[in-house]
Amino acid sequence: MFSKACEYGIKIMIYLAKVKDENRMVGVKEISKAIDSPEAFTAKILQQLAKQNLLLSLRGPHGGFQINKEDCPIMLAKVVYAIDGEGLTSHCVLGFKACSGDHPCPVHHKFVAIRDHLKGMLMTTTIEEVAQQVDEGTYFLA
Amino acid sequence: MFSKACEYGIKIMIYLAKVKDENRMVGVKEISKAIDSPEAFTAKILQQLAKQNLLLSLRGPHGGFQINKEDCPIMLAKVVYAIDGEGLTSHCVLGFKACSGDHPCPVHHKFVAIRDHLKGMLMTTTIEEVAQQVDEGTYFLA
DNA sequence: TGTATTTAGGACTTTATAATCTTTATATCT
DNA sequence: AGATATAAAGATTATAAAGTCCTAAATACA
Repeated sequence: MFSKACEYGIKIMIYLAKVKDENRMVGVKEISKAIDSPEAFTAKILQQLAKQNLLLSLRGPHGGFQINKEDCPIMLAKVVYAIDGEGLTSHCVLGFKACSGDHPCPVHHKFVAIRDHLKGMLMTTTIEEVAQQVDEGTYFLA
Repeated sequence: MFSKACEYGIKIMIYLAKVKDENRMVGVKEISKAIDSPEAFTAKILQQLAKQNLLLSLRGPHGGFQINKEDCPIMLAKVVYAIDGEGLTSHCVLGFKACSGDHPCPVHHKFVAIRDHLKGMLMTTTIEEVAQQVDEGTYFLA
């Protein structure tokens, strides 16, 4: 469903939301340990998220990343789109460029409902909400 | 959502269901033209579908492929699983092997409903039903 | 029985994704 | 200013997916 990069991206955001109140910059090492991901690859994804303003970054000692609070609450959709693009919720599942409600591929109408369901969930679920549940201990992140 | 191979696989099955009543073996060339797919790659996917008994195949002159009628009706799920496996409807979206209802990842419960929705649709939609609509002209296949 | 036709299967190539490594820029602290 | 810590950026490598090509096997038909 999601690319590996996107899976890590979601975990990154959840972890950073979880420690948001500590008001500090969080380093790549800490993040990749917390979510059990390859460090260098994680750094790349962090760059992407920072470039798209989902995260703030700072170099040098005590540098690192943190959630961009001006953007909060951050919807799950924003994270997914930042890394995988909007293809999953907008492109034809059979890959037709010309597929639409007016000019549908054979499975178009079968998938519209599912896509809308998915899209709706991604656009109404916040990273903060999910992170809070991790904090409460009922959900795990690694 | 689906691999390219799976996209072609679904199209293949729909096309073969569409011409099922003609009771003939259909060649790779005809199929790849009908669904606008690369011929050699299409041949590979046809092999896979035949090996899994969704299709019958015959070599030599007048050879080709046809829907295995003993297996009808064929659910969409069967085609998807034959090519992409059951990962999409069974694996954790964040890639956790240990994720389950009892031991959930942070987005587990958010995705269960969508996965069940998708799974339900795949398991109740038949290739024949979809193919018939193409026959009626309201849906396109290439 | 020989030849043409067509799928089967394996080797190969290309492209995209996943992941790493190296160098550079920037910030902090002494 | 100098040393150190850290992210940014680009180059590189590894692995998987997508796609091609070639040879072998099977079938039909003359």
